[in-house]
Amino acid sequence: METKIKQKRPQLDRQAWIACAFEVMAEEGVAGLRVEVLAKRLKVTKGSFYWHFQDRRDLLMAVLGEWKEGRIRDILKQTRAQPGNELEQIYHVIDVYSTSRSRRGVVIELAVRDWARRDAEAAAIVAEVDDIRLRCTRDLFLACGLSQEEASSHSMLLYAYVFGLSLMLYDKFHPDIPRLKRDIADIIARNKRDAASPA
Amino acid sequence: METKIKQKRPQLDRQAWIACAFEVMAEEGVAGLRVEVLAKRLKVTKGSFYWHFQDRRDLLMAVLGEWKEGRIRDILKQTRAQPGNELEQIYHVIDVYSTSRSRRGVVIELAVRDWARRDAEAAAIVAEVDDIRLRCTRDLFLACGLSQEEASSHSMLLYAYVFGLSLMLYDKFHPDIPRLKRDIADIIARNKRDAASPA
DNA sequence: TGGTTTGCATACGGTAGCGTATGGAGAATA
DNA sequence: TATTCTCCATACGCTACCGTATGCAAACCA
Repeated sequence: METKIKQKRPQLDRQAWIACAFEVMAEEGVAGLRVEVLAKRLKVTKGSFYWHFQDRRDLLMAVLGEWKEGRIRDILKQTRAQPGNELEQIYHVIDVYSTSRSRRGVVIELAVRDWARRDAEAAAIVAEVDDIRLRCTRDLFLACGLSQEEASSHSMLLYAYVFGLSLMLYDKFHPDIPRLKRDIADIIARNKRDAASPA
Repeated sequence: METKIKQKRPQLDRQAWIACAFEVMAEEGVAGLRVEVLAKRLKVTKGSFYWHFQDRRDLLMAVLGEWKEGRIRDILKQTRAQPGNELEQIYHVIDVYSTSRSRRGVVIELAVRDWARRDAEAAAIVAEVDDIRLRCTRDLFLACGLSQEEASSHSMLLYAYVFGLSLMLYDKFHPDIPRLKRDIADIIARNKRDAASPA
């Protein structure tokens, strides 16, 4: 019988390290993603790290791959609309990606894009994700009756807006931010209509 | 008579270090802003650096101050319009800040904002700059006849768009990017009008 | 012309981080 | 029970930084 408490910590796998890496990246960016920092968080030494990963870059690439898959899954989910509900879905997408909701996801997004600015492989992944996202919402706009050109520009505007918003510090600018965001969503989403719903 | 070429390099001052810091920041971000890296670029040792600056943070704060002043000067310049020319000026602002033109400025902007995400002083400066910028273009929209609320939302959309654009990698998405950008500028700038100029 | 100041060089101690080498305990296997 | 395999600890060398302490030459000053 073992009265001695054997804190048998579950052994780590790559997945645990990757999950921890996302945490650190959200807080410190890719630059803060250090092997020994992760090890300390996971309460092991880097001996463990170099067992599961070839080197630091190996981890980074794994993080990148995971990010890509998650983002693609997410955009497909967020833009899947019942026929006829496309406009509603557009508003939903704008709302979901408009920062405040999942601060964590936004911060990781920014970290990855910052990374992509100086790393070719990261840039390739981001380009791929952007392309898919842009097509997804473009298709929604198309279903709403916009032309190819209109749908493309509205789609691009949508994404540039939500990402740009996450870069800005606008607290002082306007007393009623939710209202502001609704108005902007109307500008992006509406198809040449006048402001329809005053309610 | 001195036949010997005395490469009497001009002595450095804070300004030279700050200028170099902007260069490095554009390439590597704030994280890459290391004292000894700057020294190597300026072909001196860090002995010089610590003569002109208290420490690394002293330089960072100087960079921040310079950035703020430059950005404020720039936005005031770009949004100064002849009465009646406000709409034209709005298109001008969108065009100027739409990335491709001054890649360098955009990259520095992103670096500063990335920095602001983890540094309170940087965040305060960015918030200040954002506030001024938002007011500047809001005033242009107001002069175009929009209501307070409309002008605010259009102004916010304008900035979020241009910053967001600089985060995206959209090369594959559309065959005619200039056209795309023009269309988006129309969406942001136009005051409820139909697409006016088909030419 | 000697003294002072300016602007930088050199040298040092210290930390953080990468990657390697090797050892070792515990589980799995035979 | 002996062996092997897994997973991690420990210890090491190396580089890149930060900041400090002095040294030192040229410019300035008296």
